[in-house]
Amino acid sequence: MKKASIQDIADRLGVSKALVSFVLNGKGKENRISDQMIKKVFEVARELNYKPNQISKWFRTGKTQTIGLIIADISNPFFGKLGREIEQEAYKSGYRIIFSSSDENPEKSERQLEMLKKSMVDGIIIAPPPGSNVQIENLRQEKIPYVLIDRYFPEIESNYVIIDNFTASYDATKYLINKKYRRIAFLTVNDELVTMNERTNGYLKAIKDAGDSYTPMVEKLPFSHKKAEVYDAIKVLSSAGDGIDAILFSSSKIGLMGMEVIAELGLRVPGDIAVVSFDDPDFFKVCYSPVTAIAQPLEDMGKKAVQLLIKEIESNEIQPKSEKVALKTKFIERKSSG
Amino acid sequence: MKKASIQDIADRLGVSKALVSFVLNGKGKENRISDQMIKKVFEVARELNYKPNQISKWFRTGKTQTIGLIIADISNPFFGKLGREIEQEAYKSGYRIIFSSSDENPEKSERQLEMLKKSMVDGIIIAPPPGSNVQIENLRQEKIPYVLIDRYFPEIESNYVIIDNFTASYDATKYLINKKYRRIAFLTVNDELVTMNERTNGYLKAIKDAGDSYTPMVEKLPFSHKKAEVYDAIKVLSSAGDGIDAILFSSSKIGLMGMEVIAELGLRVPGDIAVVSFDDPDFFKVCYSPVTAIAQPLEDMGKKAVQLLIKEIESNEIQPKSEKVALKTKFIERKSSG
DNA sequence: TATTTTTGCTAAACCGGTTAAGCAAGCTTT
DNA sequence: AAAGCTTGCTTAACCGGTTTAGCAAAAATA
Repeated sequence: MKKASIQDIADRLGVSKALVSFVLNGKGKENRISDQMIKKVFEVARELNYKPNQISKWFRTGKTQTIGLIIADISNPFFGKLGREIEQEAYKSGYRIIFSSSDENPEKSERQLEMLKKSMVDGIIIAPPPGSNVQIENLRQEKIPYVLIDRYFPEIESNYVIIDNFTASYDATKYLINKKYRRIAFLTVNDELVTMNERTNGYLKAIKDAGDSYTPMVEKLPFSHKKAEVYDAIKVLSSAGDGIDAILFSSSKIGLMGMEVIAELGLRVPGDIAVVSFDDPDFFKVCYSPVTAIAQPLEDMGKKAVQLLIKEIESNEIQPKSEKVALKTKFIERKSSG
Repeated sequence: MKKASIQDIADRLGVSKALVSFVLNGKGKENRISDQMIKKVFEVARELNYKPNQISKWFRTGKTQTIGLIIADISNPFFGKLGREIEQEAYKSGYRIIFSSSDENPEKSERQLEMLKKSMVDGIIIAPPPGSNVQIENLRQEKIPYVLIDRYFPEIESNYVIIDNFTASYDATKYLINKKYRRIAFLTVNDELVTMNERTNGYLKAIKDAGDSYTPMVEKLPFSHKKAEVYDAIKVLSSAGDGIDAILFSSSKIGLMGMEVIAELGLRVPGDIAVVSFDDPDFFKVCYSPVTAIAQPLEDMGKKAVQLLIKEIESNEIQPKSEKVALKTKFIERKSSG
């Protein structure tokens, strides 16, 4: 027994399928269908267990009520939480989420964007990996609704939702300075994303503002995210000159590896090295030394991104708006910087 | 300028759209289209920047090359990693993933199943929450291809991919016994899922096999996953009778909360309490006492689930098969059970 | 030369809805 | 009594592809 279509209902009642369509879309009244007929249509629809075929609806309207999401890696707690918020907010407005992980690789994100375009998503939320500028510029020119999240490209007019990275980084460094740490290092990844640059700049500014007795010490890791690289970086920092007494990690992924490495080196936290890290995954609380964190407002970020996107999808304006949202972070002091 | 359709190409060349469709689907030869014409069609297609409208293709074929995924929570590292593997494996076969999080709530999963059915996904991978038996039975009767993951219902013939929970739990308990721990507690959630029952049974059997000097101590938490409940449970266990010297946690979520609570109670691990936990999230390695873990083969689970599902989607058999896959876990010894 | 086969292409149905336009019958107005 | 309005419905185009059946002309065969 196949699925019932509108035609089946129409045949059963000896009416046209237009009538059935009107009734089932609640437009019976405005199309002057009689009350008895409306009742009968609903009866037969239930009887035949009628379920509308969404695809044909999409086909007609060109809309799929689906949003594509590209993030670095859904199994990374930062993106997992963000994805969760995005899913929830989208669901409220009747949108579904197709997700894919780019691993910060522009070739992957390009393939995934192609895939999403073919999938006829109504819009895209993307944390653009370094080197994906052209892809985003294309999105803009193709007038596909999109919102950037966590990063943006200053040269491309876009909707985006980020945090105020400069201030967050500046304040965290300032905090360590006030705590009387003197040799404060900053461990980050070597990429051309504004997000990370801003964090570096915030750190550098705070060190500079603190006076001549402070030396900026920045280590940029390759983007590969290997633990061995973190190991080497920390080794280099610890042994050079007067060594270090505090580290600011620019992401939870680096922070996690950093905490592992520090433990392996037999150093105590905060005794030998104080630690502050961007992001606040659950495990920072149960780390051997609970990690002081710069927590991002993931709920707000996710919600805002979805709201911006849906606004753009559902607006009929020719010129896409570009709203820029920068949210505040929350500083959570724990033992690691004690 | 709108998007070019097959008709536009046909018009430009003064041929029928059937011809264009044949050529673009690589069926030119078998439909005896001349070589020059094939060449011309491709030329014009490029010229007009033709992109096929997927929706109409779906509409015709009734397939969307999309898989629906329902797990408890994508921001939980266990499901995040699993989701990642599923995404990757599906992508290889040209399938997309729509995901949603049920929070172990059967009402939510029911709504999400409805949503996915309406979304015309070709099949569904689901970690069914407790109480969702009827929903799964419906899936079966509606002949929608699906694969259960992480749990299953013995009474419903289904494809599923799980781990050998009984053995994993038995072996872990045995390990603690061999390590000379005497008062070994098992902390789990109160639900009717086989997965958790098997873990309990494995624990109980090991305790029983160990002889009369061992007492089974099982605490079942409500499913709400509140930290306060974990706190109470551990308090109760520690203060009753001779107290406890080891805990086996039945999931990483409980394990994480357990480690927090133990720290808050000022107990040392493994000095006061040894700990072993199911699952192996990244942070177990950097916990204040790195946690001995029962790691699940998430990569194999994800891959297998996708393979089973796609096999079922793409087979034309009337009677769906039900393949049952139980994978082995990997025991990773760390300091917490030293 | 008459018939069959091959070649190269077209026509049109089809998937399942949505929606603008229109029509006949009955009722109201002038 | 003619004209207009209302009611309750139908017709058919449309979205953009896929696919079956078939046709005319050219080539091959009897």
